[in-house]
Amino acid sequence: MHAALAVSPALRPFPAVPVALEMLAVGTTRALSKDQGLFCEGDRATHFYRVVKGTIRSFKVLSDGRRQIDAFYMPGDIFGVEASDEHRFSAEAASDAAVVAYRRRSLQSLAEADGKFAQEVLSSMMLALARAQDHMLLLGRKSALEKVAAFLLGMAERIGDAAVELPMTRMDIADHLGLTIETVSRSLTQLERKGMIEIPANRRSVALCNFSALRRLDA
Amino acid sequence: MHAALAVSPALRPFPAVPVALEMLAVGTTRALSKDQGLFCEGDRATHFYRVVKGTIRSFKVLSDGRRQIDAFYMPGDIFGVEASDEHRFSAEAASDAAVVAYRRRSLQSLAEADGKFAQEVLSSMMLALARAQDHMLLLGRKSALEKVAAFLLGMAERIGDAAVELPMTRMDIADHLGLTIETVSRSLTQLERKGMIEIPANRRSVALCNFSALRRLDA
DNA sequence: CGGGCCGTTGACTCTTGTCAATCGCGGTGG
DNA sequence: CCACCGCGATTGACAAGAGTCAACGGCCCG
Repeated sequence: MHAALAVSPALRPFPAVPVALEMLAVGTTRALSKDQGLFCEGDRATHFYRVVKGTIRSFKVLSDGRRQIDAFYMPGDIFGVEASDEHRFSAEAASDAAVVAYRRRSLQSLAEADGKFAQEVLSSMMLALARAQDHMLLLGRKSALEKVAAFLLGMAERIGDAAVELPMTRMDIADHLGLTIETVSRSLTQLERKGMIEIPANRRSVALCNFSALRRLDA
Repeated sequence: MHAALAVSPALRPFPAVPVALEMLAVGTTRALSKDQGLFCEGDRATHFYRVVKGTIRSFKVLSDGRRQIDAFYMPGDIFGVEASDEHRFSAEAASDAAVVAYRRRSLQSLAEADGKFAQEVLSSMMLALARAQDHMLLLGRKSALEKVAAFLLGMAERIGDAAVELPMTRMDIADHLGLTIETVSRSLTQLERKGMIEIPANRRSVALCNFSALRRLDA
């Protein structure tokens, strides 16, 4: 599904930093072009990652090809931390992207290493869990329109702007929300007709016009 | 929604244990009758918990009452660990149950405390995340029949027996799988007609007869 | 023995999925 | 610079899976 990871020897720009911290905080940067795979479900988890640029999608697929995108990771987000030595989902670039790869630590050593970075890794796990719980509510109990409204609000919040550049395709959005591309498209059209959003001609960005109405839909 | 937590002074049976470990490992036991609440979404997270007996459901509700049960916790499981000082979901006893309550530690102190118990808490978070990711695939991409089959297989695996005593109602199952009670019931009937399961007269237990057929459905 | 609650079943509705056609942006090559 | 082309997105018509509403069944408990 993707080329084997060829990690070049890490540069060590801070030789004075204590070893434990250095091992954690220094990683190698890797550029990814759109749709390029980073790792697959079942791969040995030799590294975990932080997004530097672009968007990463993490997902699982059923034997017949149905796909569920767990999350989109954006600059600053940490992902790919595993308890076992195998990745439990696949990760690909949803757009041109760049990540920093950190050598995997055992949970044991992560817990023992103090320092800001270890804290950050733990926090990122808690954040992933919190988002997963919110997303289960969305997947299990919200209508198509509510799902799309919630997705747009979430993206706007993460980007910090009412004008959202969507870094992923309709197919990605559909597989994240548990819908089909047709239903995503129809829901967007419906929101636009109601005046809650505006979609420019290129169809790649969305401007949120009426936050309170969207929030009301988000239930 | 539930009475305030009245935690009695903890018994200290191991006065020789170092303080850091003792603080983590000693808790107070609390009995819960069926449907009794333990904490609500938004409550201050003063404690986290380990199930001793019975089953706990953790869930979120939308403003109009739609409910999504994230997970069922069973004996040995740890739940209610939060990054912030607020619980992000509610927890109630799905059956008569008992839990041990541990005083909340900050992520910081959890990371710094070494020892088996801190490891266990971290592992439980990773397990919750892994289960949440699997469950998102189920909620987003599986049919009703596949959902019920997966649920039964999961319960059988956790219990370690093909004869599963279901500690929760059809309503709980429905709210866990993103279905209605009617659809859960119809799916169970369908599985029974196909000879994959047997349901005794009391309707509270399920015997799995054909694991490979159920696994095939699980996709 | 009676009643309530949980679960099951049936008839019908409706949201969402499926299949198919068309649109139109954006890149390519003349 | 302009025409062509490919792919992602949109739209429409129809099908199907799951939800809704309602009635009934049968444990279980008083």
